[in-house]
Amino acid sequence: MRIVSWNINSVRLRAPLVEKLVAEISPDVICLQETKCPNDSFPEKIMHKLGYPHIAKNGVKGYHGVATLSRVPIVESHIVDYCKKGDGRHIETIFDTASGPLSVHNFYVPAGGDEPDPEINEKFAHKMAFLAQMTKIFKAQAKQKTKLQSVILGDFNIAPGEHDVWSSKALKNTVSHTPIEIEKLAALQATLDWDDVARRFVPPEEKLYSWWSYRARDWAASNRGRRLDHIWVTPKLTDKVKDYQILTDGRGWERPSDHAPLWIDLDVG
DNA sequence: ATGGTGGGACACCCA
Repeated sequence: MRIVSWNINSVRLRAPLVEKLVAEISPDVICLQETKCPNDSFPEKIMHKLGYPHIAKNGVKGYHGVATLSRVPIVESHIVDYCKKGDGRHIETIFDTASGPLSVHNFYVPAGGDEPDPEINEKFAHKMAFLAQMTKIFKAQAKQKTKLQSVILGDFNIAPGEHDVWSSKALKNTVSHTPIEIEKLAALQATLDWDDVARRFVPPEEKLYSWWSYRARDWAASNRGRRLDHIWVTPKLTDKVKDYQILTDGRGWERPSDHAPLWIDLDVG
């Protein structure tokens, strides 16, 4: 099962790029973030035509919004309204596999504004509270962690490692790479011993990015990226992950998102 | 130290 995570930055504007994604890597499940689209105007027919008859979505007008598209049936879907703001930042889909149920949590974590201080910046406070609630919810599943087949993925808006950013020194006080965010992300990761798939396929000392700002003359030449997007799996799935890749080419498509799609191949029968 | 470029909705928010 090939599972993609992609912050598409408007699903209506970039529906043609989903077609390109499908042509290039043919995913079974596509998890989108920043759909910026209410549920009733989601381009369902286009996605059906591309081979994704099963769609679970949590969209609101204008901002954020997530959706999960699938070739195979979605057995259940659940939404948690994190921080009770009515945002579209989470949707869980559950699939039947030969080795049991598989849960895929699709997240769009708040970006957090510019100032990394929750006292003066409401957006940063929201980001901290959102991460705390995620941690609480997954901690509650810790007793079953050896049995769970779960994937958590999406735009976490945090690049934790030294080589997940172009310059750890330059960005140490920049939201997405501050010590407090890195600490909160580590606490979330510890809840179920989530495995950061990327760093088993790409050595930690190698630079790895999933996002490049629009505000560069030439994103590829300057290459000042950050790894804000993640795919983590529970320990039971670790050995079933057969491949991982960031489709960097996607950042260079016509009228691109500022995030590249990334994917895993999961051998779940 | 600053400002650069893109979304969506409707004059400015968000990334």
